[in-house]
Amino acid sequence: MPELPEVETVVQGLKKQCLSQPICKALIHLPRIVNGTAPSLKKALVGQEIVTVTRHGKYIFLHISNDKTVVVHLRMTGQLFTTPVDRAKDKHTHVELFFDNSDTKLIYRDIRTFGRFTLINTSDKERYLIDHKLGPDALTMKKKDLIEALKNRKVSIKAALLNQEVIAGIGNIYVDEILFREKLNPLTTPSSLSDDAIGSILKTTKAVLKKAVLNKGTTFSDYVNSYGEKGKFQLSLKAYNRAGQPCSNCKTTIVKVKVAGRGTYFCPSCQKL
DNA sequence: CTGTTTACCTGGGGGC
DNA sequence: TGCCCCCAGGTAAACA
Repeated sequence: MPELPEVETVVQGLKKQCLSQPICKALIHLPRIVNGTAPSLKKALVGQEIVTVTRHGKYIFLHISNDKTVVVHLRMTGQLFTTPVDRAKDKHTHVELFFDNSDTKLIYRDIRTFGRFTLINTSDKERYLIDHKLGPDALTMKKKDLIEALKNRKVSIKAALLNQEVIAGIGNIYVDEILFREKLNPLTTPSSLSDDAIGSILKTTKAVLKKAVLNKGTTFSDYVNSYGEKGKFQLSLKAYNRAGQPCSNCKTTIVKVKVAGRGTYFCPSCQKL
């Protein structure tokens, strides 16, 4: 589900909803979504509060008031949102956080249960980024760093942009949107691109991701923000999930193929190899 | 070392 | 209605 714009939308919402509220109870209904042990995570949370929430790529960092940080990754179908405290949980709700004096609780829902919670020491955050091979965040990456990261890559441009070590935050929806707007075939070899072409890719990447953030992300089935609301950027997609529909530039039919093991949508006329 | 495939899960949709 | 197969916003482990 969630790529950078969806994760950023969740983070912005959580900062408005959940900061500086003492956590009085934590329920972890599905312990296997926790890296480490559920009891140690629960112990770290209860009696503390969320001091701030940050993001790098698709990773969410809940900084807790005891110098601990809970790293949350939503993977495909994870949802982090608030709901009334008295609303009964359904079978896909795996974590519930209750706050003092609040009529809402923060819950984690995940149909496919790929998402993970990890407890780290806040001082180990940089180490965590390195260990998980996360490159610069897509919204702040510098042109020269993308040029360097793409140098000597033998994979397709699509695979390279999906590689979180190259650039963090792009996923399967937005990579297709970026390549469509750049008129680049997904199979293009990165080494064939000029420095200016790479600069253009980065500029388009930031523009697409920022516009998606303003639209509160893209919802196809499961994604909701921290208020439980769907995104709207699916209305602005030009390539992803548009197989059989006319290209917005040339009216050629958008096709779907498989690149880098992922469903890939592109215009065979505008995005020639 | 780099690149590719598979495994992890549940559910929705299409074909029959 | 039901069964079977394929597909899905991601990543890490296993494999070549």
